[in-house]
Amino acid sequence: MRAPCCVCGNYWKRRCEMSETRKYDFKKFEAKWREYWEKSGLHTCRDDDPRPKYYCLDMFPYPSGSGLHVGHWRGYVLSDVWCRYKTLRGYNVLHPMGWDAFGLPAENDAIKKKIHPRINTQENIDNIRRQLKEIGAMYDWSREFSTTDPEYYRWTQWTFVKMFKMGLAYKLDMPINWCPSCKTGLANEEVVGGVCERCGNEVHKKNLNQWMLKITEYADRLLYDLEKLNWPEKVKTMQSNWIGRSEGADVVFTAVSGRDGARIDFTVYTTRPDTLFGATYVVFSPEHKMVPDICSPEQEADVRKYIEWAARQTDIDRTSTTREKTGVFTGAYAVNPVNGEKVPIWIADYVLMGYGTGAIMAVPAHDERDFAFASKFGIPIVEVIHSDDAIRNDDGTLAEAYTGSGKLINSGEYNGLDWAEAKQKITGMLESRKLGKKSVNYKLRDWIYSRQRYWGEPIPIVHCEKCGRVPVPEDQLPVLLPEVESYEPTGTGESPLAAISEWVNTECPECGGPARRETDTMPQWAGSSWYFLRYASPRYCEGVVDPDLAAKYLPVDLYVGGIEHAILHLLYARFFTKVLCDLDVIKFDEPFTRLFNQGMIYVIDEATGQGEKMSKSKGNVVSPDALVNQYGTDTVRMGELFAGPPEQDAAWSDQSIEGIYRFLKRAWKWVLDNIERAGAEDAREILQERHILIKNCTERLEGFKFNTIISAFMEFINAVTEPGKSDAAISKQTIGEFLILISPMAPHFAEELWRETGHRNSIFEQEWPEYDKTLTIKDTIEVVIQVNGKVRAKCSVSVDTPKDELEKLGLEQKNVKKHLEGKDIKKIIVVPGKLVNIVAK
RNA sequence: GCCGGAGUGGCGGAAUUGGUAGACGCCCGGGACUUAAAAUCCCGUGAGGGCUAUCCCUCGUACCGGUUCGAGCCCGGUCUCCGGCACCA
Repeated sequence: MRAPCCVCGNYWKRRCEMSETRKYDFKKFEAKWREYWEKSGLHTCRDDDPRPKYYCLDMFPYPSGSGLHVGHWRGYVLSDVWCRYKTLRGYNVLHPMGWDAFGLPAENDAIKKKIHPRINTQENIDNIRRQLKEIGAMYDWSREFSTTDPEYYRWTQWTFVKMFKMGLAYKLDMPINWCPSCKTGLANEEVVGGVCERCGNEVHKKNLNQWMLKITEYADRLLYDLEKLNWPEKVKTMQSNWIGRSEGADVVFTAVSGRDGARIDFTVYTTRPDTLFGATYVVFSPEHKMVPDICSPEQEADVRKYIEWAARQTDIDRTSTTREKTGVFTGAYAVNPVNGEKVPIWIADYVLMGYGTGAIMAVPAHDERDFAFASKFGIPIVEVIHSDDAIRNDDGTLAEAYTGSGKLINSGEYNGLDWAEAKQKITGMLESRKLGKKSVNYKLRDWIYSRQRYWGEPIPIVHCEKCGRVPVPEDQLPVLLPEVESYEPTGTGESPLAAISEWVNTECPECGGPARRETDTMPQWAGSSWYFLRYASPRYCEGVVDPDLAAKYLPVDLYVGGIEHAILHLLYARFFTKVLCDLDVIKFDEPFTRLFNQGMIYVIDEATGQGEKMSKSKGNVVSPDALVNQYGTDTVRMGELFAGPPEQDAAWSDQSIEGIYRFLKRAWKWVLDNIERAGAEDAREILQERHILIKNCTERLEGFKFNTIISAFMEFINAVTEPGKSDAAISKQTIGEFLILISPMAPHFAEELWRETGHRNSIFEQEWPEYDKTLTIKDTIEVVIQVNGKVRAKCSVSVDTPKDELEKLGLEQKNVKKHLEGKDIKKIIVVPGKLVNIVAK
């Protein structure tokens, strides 16, 4: 049987130059080196290491049942390349991994499989850990933990107790977002377009007694501290919009009750105090507490009907901007404080109870929503800001609301003022007359922290009839999540924990009397809001984090993860960090100095040609397992990097992987072909290629241009194997440095060849090579000769050819002369080392 | 509607930030090796054109215009796609 050599492709009868043992057989060494790195402690970050630290963190996964696909690999490969590079640059790199294992996804998966969440979660963790190890990433597994570990959630609970004591955690009856499918309340951030972020079902309002965290108290700090972060602008903008700070004024109006004529003051919030004279009606939110008190007997039935109807609306209906406005008149009037005018009070669901004061002054001339409402219900529209830019009907009335700048009209003593000035003046006047004041509002709401589910951290509070809400003493934490028979959600608004009477009934820590435990659990985001701190001292028993080690490792230097956490997780983590900073647990108030969002990997649907997200239900998931088996980890790693700019989405391509695999085989052969003959010196052109490679590789790594790094290596191998250069003298240093440079991307490949070429210790204990800039410049370069900006000739010249010589050379070119015929030379522009442009007319 | 981002060959994408557009890879075509295929290696590959075809010309970075000796890159306008927010007063 004749068979071709796998490496060189020649038949054995032709005396293959490479033996069977020298082919690129990744299966022989990839697993071996992974085991070696782990066992020799190469990935373990030691606290006594004197090198400067570098903390690189991946957003830790929640252990889903479906495991990792090639899309998940992307971020992990990227961060690992960076960590290995930083290691070679002389840093003590902290690169930990753990599990975000509490919460809805883990629990829903467990319920579906009918396996207890604790057991199911553990199985999923084991599977994902195995998959993660296949990536060959240098995780320090000695620091691994799960948010479900009692020793971990002890401190999640401790933080809650501290927040309770600071007044940041409070309980409130309020209508909240309720997911009927997940059978739990949700935070505002978890409702996307009116549906549950997790399961996609429509969310309803439900009145529940909820634990809340006062994140709004930190709104300004969360907003202004964004400035100091090296984060993608997009994420900063998203957070800033979510916080939604606006400046305006609170204005006190007086309501005249339609029932008994009683005068009751109320406050509206407006960002446009300059339009106060244009307020032609007032709107209360249907949930506003004053509505029953002011409603006239004639309108009472209509009002009640409307309130009931509004309560039944889902968030989707209610927040739809395209829906026609609805509302009813209350029969009451309000007195405008600036001109004493009486305007009708309506209720309408376009005014939200949760923002501002739940009541507005409506200025239809200068607000689109008010304009639509007033037009529908025939309410007068009074223009108070004049501008020629306003869009008008033929009769001069406004055709739509005018929201731009202008001068005041119909505004008494303020007529003629510019709107910006009027804002100041009118606010000042209101303040001096105690009818209003400057005011700031946020779209950000307090964080609904209660979940009516089993699989979460129990909220460490005890309800005592005598003492009220009492936090569990810090030395009695953690409050362990009890074992239960039935962990399915009840749907009643109470968590399954409420059914366990021996757990619920306890003693009051203060008076010792009978008391009941809080049965709500914390949301999924609780554990992930501070886990990055824990990695600095994962086994620390005295607190959240050992202060010395916190000072050593924190904050996180680079945080890598998907854009999907732009608001939720990143905002919560920043909030927790600021609270813990205020508690003096840590000395910094921003957790992640630099953030990198890797793009998604999608697949092209063969039928439609469209890119689609990988998902189990579509059956289009590309599993790395088969690819690793066929091509090896290093090929898949480089394939992930080569797919495109790391911050952009990219289509997965098996064919592209083939190209990488070919490259690694060529590079493998090049190293083995040359190592025997390699000496102490390089030929000039080889030395040049080496320095160009170091320069390109270093610059592109620093710039996170991972896709073009792979190109740099391909160009290098193409150059050194081209006919003229393949026999040129080459040094052992060039081969060694090539391996060091490629090691962050292809660690197994590099380590194997490093040892194969006679080195004793690991390649990851080496130093990153430096380049000499002068050696990256080639001796002869091609200079372009242009006539009027068009390329007419190319000349190969020495790199230091002076200007005038280049000019002369350019004019001598045959093709240049042809194009200059009959023309006068006006100007000649010479860019040394680049081009000559002859301007002629 | 508002706020971002992006439009470059058959495809993924390069381009030192104003200086040779299409690096590198994929696909495809041709060749070498082979009885043959696979693998491997070599050559070609933006479109169109030219009678002195290893040479040369025209067009070409979504579209229209501008600045400049020179524009994928800067400026003004238009279109398309993608993401986020969306009755927040």
